[in-house]
Amino acid sequence: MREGPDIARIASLVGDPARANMLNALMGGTALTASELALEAGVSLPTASSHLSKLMEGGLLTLASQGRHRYYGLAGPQVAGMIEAITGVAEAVGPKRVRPGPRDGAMRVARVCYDHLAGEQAVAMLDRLVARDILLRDDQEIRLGPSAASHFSAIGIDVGAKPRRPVCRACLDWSVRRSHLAGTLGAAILDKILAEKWARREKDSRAVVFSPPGKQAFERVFLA
Amino acid sequence: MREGPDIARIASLVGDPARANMLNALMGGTALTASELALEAGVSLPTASSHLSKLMEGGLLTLASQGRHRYYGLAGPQVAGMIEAITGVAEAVGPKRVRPGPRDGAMRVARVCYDHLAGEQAVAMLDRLVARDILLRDDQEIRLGPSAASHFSAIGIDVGAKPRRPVCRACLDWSVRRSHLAGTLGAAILDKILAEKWARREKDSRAVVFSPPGKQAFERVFLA
DNA sequence: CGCATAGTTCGGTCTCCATCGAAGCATTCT
DNA sequence: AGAATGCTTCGATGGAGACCGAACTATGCG
Repeated sequence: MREGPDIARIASLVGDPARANMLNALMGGTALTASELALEAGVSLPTASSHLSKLMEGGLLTLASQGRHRYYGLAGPQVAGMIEAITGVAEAVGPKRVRPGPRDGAMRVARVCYDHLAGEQAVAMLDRLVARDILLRDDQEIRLGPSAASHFSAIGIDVGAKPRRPVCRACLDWSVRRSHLAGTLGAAILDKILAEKWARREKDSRAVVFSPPGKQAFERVFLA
Repeated sequence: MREGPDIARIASLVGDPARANMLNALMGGTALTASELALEAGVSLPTASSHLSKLMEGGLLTLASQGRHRYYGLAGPQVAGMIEAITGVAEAVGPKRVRPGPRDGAMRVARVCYDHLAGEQAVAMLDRLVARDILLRDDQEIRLGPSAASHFSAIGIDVGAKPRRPVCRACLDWSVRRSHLAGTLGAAILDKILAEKWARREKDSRAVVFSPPGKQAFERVFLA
């Protein structure tokens, strides 16, 4: 019988299938309304609402009210990281699907992780940016290198304005088991990729699929 | 309604207080018997046994039978990492204890994480070993540097024999939010620390407390 | 062989909580 | 103001599972 942080409380919040589906959906990064989440989880609206208030009370979600809409989102990167960790274990011990579906492979290559890009592409990108000294890495902490400002502004990303939230952060990838780039810069890069239509988001999935020319453009800019 | 790895199943295993206590106890690294775990969790033996078989079925534990004793242990570093991640969130969102107890501080300084050392001391150690090029770090992957063999054999740790399991691994520390050293080398160093009596394990806790001379010795060897 | 210890299985009880329909509140549109 | 939409609260129901005592199995000891 020990005290310490109440891990059972947090885990049991994730431990209900309906709530797990909601959290999974929110891993897509965009905040969703209660009705969307109800649909996602396959439960009625009242049930979803009850789950959402529990998740709120547990501190796993944030709420942004806009008019008559109420948008729920993940509370932060730490929560996203925890879900990735659980996903990793579930993946490892779970029933090995004999033939991984095509979407499964797409998820490994590139997917949305909270608000930034994850998967093989994202890991390769961070490696390359560090190798070129555009970013300076010190364990979990990532700082901007001297050439970062000019490099990113050339492609329309402003790293000058320093928001409170760290610009860069390392985030552990559950499929590759190596870090990729999170933080506002990671988010900005994902925005860029989608805005330029280099890639599109798979419907109802976290997968991100690059078009052939989009992939070339991405590699030219980030993997050169 | 999505498919994917069944994260609710895994999370709900951790989500029961009795099972969470058991897992927490096993984070100490040593395998324990069913009766010890029952005591730890504060439940009767039959109840504990039922929980243990669920955890086994879920793939979170391994079992080693020795005579009439059956030792349960964590299934691997990935499971340990997941529990650390959940602990981190619970710590962050949980009710902030007004005055953190003394043991709480000790846990931050040094504690056992599965089979190796974690906490400020451990993070500092890895930083220093990398700075001295004794270990070479590449994201989550850590390799031995040229001087590693001689450095470690001088203090009685053999890094020559290459077991299947990686010698070194980075492991994210929930209190410091930076990596520390895991893998067989991390485990060997913890063994060394305890064998030399530089530190002792706090009873019924993961905390590791250094004696004043022990701390000096540790710093001389690893933080020089 | 009997006895003791370690552990699992069984059967039954009880509590918790996920679920939904119906009703209530709030915001926006007309 | 009135209607419509988005969401929460209430109340009732049902099912899952955590729990324990007792019986059962297995290993070790004298």
